[in-house]
Amino acid sequence: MSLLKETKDVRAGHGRWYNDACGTAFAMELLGERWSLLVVRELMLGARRFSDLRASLPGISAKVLTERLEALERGGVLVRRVLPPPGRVQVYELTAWGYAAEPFIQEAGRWAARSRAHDPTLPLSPVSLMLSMRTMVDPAGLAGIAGITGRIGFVIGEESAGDCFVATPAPQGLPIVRGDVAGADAVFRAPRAAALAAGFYAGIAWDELEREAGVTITGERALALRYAALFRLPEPLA
Amino acid sequence: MSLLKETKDVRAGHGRWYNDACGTAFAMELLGERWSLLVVRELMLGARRFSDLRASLPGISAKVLTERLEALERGGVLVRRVLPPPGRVQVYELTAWGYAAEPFIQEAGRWAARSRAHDPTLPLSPVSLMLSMRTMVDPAGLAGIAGITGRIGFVIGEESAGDCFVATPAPQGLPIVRGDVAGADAVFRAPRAAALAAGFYAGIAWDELEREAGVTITGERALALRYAALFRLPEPLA
DNA sequence: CAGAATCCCATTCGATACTG
DNA sequence: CAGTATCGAATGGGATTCTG
Repeated sequence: MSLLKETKDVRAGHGRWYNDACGTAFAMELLGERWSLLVVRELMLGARRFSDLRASLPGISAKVLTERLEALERGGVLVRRVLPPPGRVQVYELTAWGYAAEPFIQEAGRWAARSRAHDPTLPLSPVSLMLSMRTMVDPAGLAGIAGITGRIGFVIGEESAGDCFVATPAPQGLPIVRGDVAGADAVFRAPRAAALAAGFYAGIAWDELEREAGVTITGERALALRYAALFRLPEPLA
Repeated sequence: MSLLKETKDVRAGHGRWYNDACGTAFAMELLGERWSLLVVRELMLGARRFSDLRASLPGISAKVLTERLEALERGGVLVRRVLPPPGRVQVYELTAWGYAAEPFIQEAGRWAARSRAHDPTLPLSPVSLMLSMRTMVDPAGLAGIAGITGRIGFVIGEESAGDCFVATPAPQGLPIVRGDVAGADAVFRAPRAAALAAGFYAGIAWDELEREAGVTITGERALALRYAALFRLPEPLA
């Protein structure tokens, strides 16, 4: 009985639930509500504050964000945490199970990228761009870089604003973490994520982006360009 | 301009859209609406009729099913088709791109299965059960059966009602198709899919299910039991 | 800044009844 | 069988206000 109650509480996020043992149904109960999966996506590269999330999800209202965070916390996908002093600010952070949703998010992106209706020119959040690299990196290309490891930095928007990441391509995978780009061997900078997406995925020449979209590439330029060539969009499917 | 209009039409399924180039957002626009992904799931093993879908999705109303089918058709996920005579009935069938959503559905299930809140005792549609096999089959186990191929049949509910499938395990994968079980080497039969799920995933002994849940196993029993041992639920994650 | 609380309208849901 | 039509109830989400 207590188990049943527990289950009902977890699923009470949006009142209605499918009565279905299928995992797909359960996942959609937790993540299928409007905005929910995008909130999880924004947390996928580390804890964020309420206002960070709001800024990364243009169009979401404070009320809806509050509701989604509550439902995801009840569902065990994320936890609220107060950063140790100094700081003391409250952040939201995925649980281990929440982080395990990355393959699900990746398959969503991989599937959508094969549609002709998908419009890649829309705005893009910094986290979206970084996650898309993990999804779209060519494994064969990664395997081929054995021995030429380098740390690639990314700064999107104002450097002080905090959207800085470091990617460390390796044959085994492509770890990406938030962090200082000071130690990186090459750094991409852009005012908006979409400018970098144009170079990685739309095939726009990097020197054109540097002239017209505010992109800058510093450090080992050859390494940066080799990195940028690792990504490939899948073929569209009728 | 015509391309822009096209895009807007496709996305008009439920009026609101994220303004986000991220594929995850686009996928959720098309599949994230309540019931949508479950409709796609039910079509994943072949075309179905309106009333089949309604019967497989307890709780969905005719209105909502109609709306979802319209939106999915506009989105290019499925098409309506009229079967050639005799028959002449109308069915819904996934497009090639719709079928490509299977990995997405699988990752949803794989993720949900790692939650402690997931309740596997709820009812299950026949298609859900068959798809779960493709998701949960142990690749190492499949590789180990090289040379012992056999065709495994499944009949769920009344044989005449049509929920019959044949699985052909092979080292390369586990194809599952709707079809006559007459040529199968072993056949599982059960009044409801959940009875078989109890054997595959909850570890309930098959002879107990045969005595108490209406399950029958015909043909090569040893083959059937070897097949049933190929499946493993992932570890729950905190 | 990080939400909680209210208000309020548009949308959506599900049930039922109806139809070619 | 394959939907359409209608309707009341529930929900959703934007805007605004308030608080510590």
